[in-house]
Amino acid sequence: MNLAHLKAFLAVAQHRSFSRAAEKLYLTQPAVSRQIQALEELLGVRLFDRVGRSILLTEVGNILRHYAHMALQTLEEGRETIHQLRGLQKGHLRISAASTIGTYMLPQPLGEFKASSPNIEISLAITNKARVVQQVLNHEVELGFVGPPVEPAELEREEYLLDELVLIVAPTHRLAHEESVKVAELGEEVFILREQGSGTREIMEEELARVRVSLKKAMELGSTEAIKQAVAANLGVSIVSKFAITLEILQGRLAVVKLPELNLLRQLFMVYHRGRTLSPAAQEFCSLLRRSKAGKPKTTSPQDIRAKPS
Amino acid sequence: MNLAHLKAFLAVAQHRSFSRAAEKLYLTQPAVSRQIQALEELLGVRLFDRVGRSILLTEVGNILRHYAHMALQTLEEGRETIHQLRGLQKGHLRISAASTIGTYMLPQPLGEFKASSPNIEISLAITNKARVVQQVLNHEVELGFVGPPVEPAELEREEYLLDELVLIVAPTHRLAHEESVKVAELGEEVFILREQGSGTREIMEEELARVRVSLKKAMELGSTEAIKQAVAANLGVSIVSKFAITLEILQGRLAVVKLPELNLLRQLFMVYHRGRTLSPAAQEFCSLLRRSKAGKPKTTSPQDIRAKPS
DNA sequence: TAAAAATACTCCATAGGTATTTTAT
DNA sequence: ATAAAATACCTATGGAGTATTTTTA
Repeated sequence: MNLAHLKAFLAVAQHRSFSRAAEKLYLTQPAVSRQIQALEELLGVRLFDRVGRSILLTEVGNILRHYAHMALQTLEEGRETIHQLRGLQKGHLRISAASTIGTYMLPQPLGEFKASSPNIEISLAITNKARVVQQVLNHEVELGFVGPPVEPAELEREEYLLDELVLIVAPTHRLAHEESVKVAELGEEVFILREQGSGTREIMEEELARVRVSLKKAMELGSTEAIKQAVAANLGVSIVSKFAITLEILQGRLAVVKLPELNLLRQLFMVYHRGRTLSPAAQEFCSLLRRSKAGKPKTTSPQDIRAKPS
Repeated sequence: MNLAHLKAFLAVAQHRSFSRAAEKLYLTQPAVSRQIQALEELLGVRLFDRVGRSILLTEVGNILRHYAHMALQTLEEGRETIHQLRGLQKGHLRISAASTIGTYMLPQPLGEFKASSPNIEISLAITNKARVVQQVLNHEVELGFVGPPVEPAELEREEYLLDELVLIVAPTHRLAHEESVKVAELGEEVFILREQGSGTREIMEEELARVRVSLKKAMELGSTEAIKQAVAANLGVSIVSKFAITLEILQGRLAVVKLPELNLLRQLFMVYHRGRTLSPAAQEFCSLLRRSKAGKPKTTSPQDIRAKPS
């Protein structure tokens, strides 16, 4: 049995005429006749009674009509859905990002994406890097956004944004009006850290360790927002992404101080499963990110950037 | 797009392997590869990611899978239903009969039919001949059962039973013990008639008119059952089908008297729309009737029988 | 190196077209 | 006599097979 058989059958049933069915199908009448004959032979039953000039469905024909119509309609819906997916009139963009990226960098491009493709559903999971990687490998999400290092070989990486971590202090802090300070000058400052597993914390610890600064006085908070609050209240200082504090700088609620001795640049990546085809929605979102990246070229020489794969 | 495409697609999706899908489909691996390629080209999207050795559905593939599965399942159900109709495991026998036939003759063969094909639904409409003919012409029913005359040329007739009308009287009636009587002897009997339009009444009137007996004393009742009650109560006499009174004769509640001057034989017919294919259930019921007819051959010479087509 | 998918090439069956016959109104 | 379906015959395309190459684990 064939879709051609069924289409011919339905056309004849609808028009009660082989000739008119043939016209509608852009076929000749003998072609339709043979399709019906073949189908009747295949099923072992008469489907139409050719009583005189009129063509009437038999009992069995009537029943087949119902099923054939359902099946063809289902396929038509399927084609239509695929067409809509391709045209971004439908779909679901599932992405996952590490905390800082998801919280401070993705909302804007996601907003642009939603504006240009309003019928695409968006899910953004904000979690830690390990879980992002896991979700991408599981196909729970199509795209992941993480900082270095990016380990699994199954992941394709693509450079996304260049992030810079900066020291933040309260506006009333003694260092608030310094352009930059030496690490030694930090002295006995209380350092406010993110939780274990945070990419920001890892870099902060590595760099401070490299220049032999130990974090004796430290406290740990579970989110960048909480850290900002604590620093603003002068409970200590911290190192966070500059993307996390644009608003607070404008408002004068926090002050930024450079630490020239430390390498606090990090390349952020978009990752996806190597070899897997992205959905049209995910492809479109990637393109959007690439276009916006093209507008903001790097300003720093590559050797300074933390971007090593592992 | 083709059912072959879809079957190949589903098999690959299920087995995550072109080779194994090919085995299940009794095809070679290149054949399956090309079916999938063709489908991908047709829809303009990737359906599978061939990532290393593993075959994974893409987003779009996943969606197509859903629709393809639904469609093929619908068709499979259709085939199964048709198969069941052919095998009499399913179906609906719709028949319509004139009063006497439907009430006294069909119940037994219908019972036999139900016993041998218990899953076939049965509808028997008991109505007047005009409506039976109309229902057959409208395809509201497939088979009709009527007495002569059978008029419309679109109807195919097939002889069913030979009926005989007999004079019935109460057991206490003065004629109750006569073998046969002359019409003249009926004298001033009250004749109980069926309603206008009844085939039994038509024949009765015609024959009495032929031998110049006028029905001055008459009463009309709407059903044969009512007539039997009235005759048993000696309110009058009537002429009814011998099939209608088998039980009452056995019980001695009614007596039969022959009227040799009258031709009260009538051929009853099964009718169906000429040229139309009967459903498997209707075909089977016809066969059953023919087999039972073969057991009861005619006992009267043909020329005596009322069977003229119009 | 071995297993699986893709590619190349050949062949045949199927389905379509044109021409014609049959059928029914 | 006419219109529609069936039949006959021819052709071409598509899909299947075999053989082979490519790819990846």
